Amino acid sequence: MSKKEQTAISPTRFENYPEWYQQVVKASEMAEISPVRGCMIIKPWGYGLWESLQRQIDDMFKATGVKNAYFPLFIPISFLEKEAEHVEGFAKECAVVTHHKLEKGEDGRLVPAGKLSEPLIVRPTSETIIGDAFSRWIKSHRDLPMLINQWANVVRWEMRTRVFLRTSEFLWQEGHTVHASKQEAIDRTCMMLNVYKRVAEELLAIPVITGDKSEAEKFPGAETTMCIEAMMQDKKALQAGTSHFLGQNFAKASGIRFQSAEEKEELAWTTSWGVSTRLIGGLIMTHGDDNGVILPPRVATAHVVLLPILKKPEENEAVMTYTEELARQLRNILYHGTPLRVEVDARNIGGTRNWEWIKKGIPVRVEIGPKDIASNAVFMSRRDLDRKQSRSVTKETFLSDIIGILDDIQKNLFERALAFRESNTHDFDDMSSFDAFFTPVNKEQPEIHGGFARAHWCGGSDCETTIKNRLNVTIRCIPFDGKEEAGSCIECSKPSKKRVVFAKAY
RNA sequence: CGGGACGUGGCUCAGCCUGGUAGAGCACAGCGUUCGGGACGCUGGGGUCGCAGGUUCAAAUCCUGCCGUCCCGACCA
Repeated sequence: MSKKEQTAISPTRFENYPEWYQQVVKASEMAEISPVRGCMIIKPWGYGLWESLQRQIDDMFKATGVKNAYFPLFIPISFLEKEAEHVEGFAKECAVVTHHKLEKGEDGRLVPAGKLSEPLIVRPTSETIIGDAFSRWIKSHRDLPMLINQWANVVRWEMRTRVFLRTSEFLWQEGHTVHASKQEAIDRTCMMLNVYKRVAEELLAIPVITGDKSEAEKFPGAETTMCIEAMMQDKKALQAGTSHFLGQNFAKASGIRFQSAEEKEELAWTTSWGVSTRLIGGLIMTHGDDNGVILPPRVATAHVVLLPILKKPEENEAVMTYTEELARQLRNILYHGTPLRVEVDARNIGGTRNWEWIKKGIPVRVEIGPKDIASNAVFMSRRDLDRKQSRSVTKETFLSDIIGILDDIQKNLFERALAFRESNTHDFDDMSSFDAFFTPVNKEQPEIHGGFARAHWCGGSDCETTIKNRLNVTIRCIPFDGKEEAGSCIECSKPSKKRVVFAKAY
C-alpha cells in the first residue's frame, strides 16, 4: 500500500477544494441536491444542525425583545416595485407565479391555466410585504419600536448553485424592525450584527470580521449594510450574515408613519437582518478536514455516539446494557442548558461504522467492548484530534469530563480557524504585491491562494470596480476595528484614513 | 446568461469511434468465518443506459431537440 494515509474524502481539500466540498456534503449525509433545479434536500443530519442553531439564535433574538411572526410566501409585484433600488437588485432573480391551476392539454400533459390578474413573486426577501403590514400596525410612537422576526424559506433564482452556499431556495430568518429615531435604528442594526458575531464565534466556532459593506456591495435599498465575514479554508471570504440600516427608504415606500410625542406625523426608520442555511456551508468549509465534517459541539446534531463492540453472543447483552446505561447517564447531563444529544449505533458492520461517524463529524465517539466493561472504562476519540490520540478513560472520568471535553473541542476549533485566518491576512501598500497575492501560480487550474488583504482605499467605486475586474477581488468590508492611519489608496494613491479588507468571495 | 466537461443499477465508471436486445468494482440482502475491525468467502436482489423525437430489420451506441449536474466567468445570503 501507499505511504500516504488514506483519507475518507477524495479528493482532498488541497487537490480540489470545490469538489472536496461536494463530497463532504454527500459523505456526511447533511444534504443532497434535489430533482428540482438549484434546490437542496436537507437531510436529518444537516437539518438537526439547523434546528439546534435556530433554537439558540431564536433565544438570542427574543432576549433583545424580538417577537416572531409569519408573512406570506407570495408577494404582489406591485409591492416590489415600491422601492426603486430594491427592484433593481432583486427583479432579475425572482420566481414569478402567473397561474392558479392546471388543466389537461391536448397532448395529455398538464398546462397552466387561470391566469392571475396580478402576477405574484415568490419572496426573495420580505421587506415590502412586511412594510405593508407595518404601515397598518403602526400609528403612534407608542407602537415603537416594532421588533419582528420570521423564520422562512426564500427563493432567489440563481444561475449557479452550490449546496448550502447558494441555492435557489434556502432557509433563513429575516428580522424587521421599525424605530422612531435614526439613531435607535442604527443601534439596532449594530446590536443584531453583534448577535450574529456571537452566533458565528460562540456557536459555530467561526471567527468573523465585522464591518460595513461598500456602496457596491450593500443590500439593494439599504442606507448601510453591516456584515460578518469569515475566511474559508481555500482562503476565500464568505459573507455569513448581514444587518441593514434601511434609513427611511422602505418607510417611504410602504408608508410607515407614526405620530410623534410632539403630535407630528413622522416617517419611521427601519432595519432588516438575516442569516441563512449558508452558515452550514461556512461551518463545513471552516472546520472540515480530509475525513469529512467536524461539528462544533455547541451546534452539533448529536454530541456523542456510543459504539458497542458486539462480538460474541454471550457478551452482547452485557455490552448493550452497559452502553444503554451510559447513554442514559449522558442524556441527563446538561450542556449549555440542553441535554446532551447521544446516538447509539449498534450495527455490526465493522470499521465502516466508525468511519461513517467520522465523516459526519460527531464531536466524540465512544467504543464500548467487553474489555472496557471489565475495567469499567470507555475508549474515547475526539473528532478534532488525530485518531491515534484516542484513549481509554474510566467511565466515571468520562462522565465528569464530557462537558469539559466538548468545550475544549469548541475552543480548539475556534482557535484553529482564527490562527488560519490570521496567518492568511496581510497588509498591502503597493499594487504589485497585492496583485501577486491574488494571482495563482497555475492560471489553468488555480491552486489555493490569496487570503484577506488589508489595504487602503480612497472610497471611490471606480477603484473598487477596477480591482474587481482585474483580479476578481472585492471589498469584503470596511472593518469596525480598523485603526485610523494615514495612507494612500492602493489603486489610485489618493489619501485614505483606513484599511479595508479585500478578498475573493463566495 | 456565455465558455467547457459530463449524464449507463445507490456510488465510481467500462461499453459508444466500428449499432445486434447491459458489464465491473464498491454499496445492499442472506449465510458462514473473522473482527476493538473501513476484513474475507459463498449466494442473491437491483438498470425502459437523463428525457423526447428521428434514422434503422435492430439504438446505451448514429442524428436533432430538451432537461439536469459540475467547473470557469457575469450576479448573489
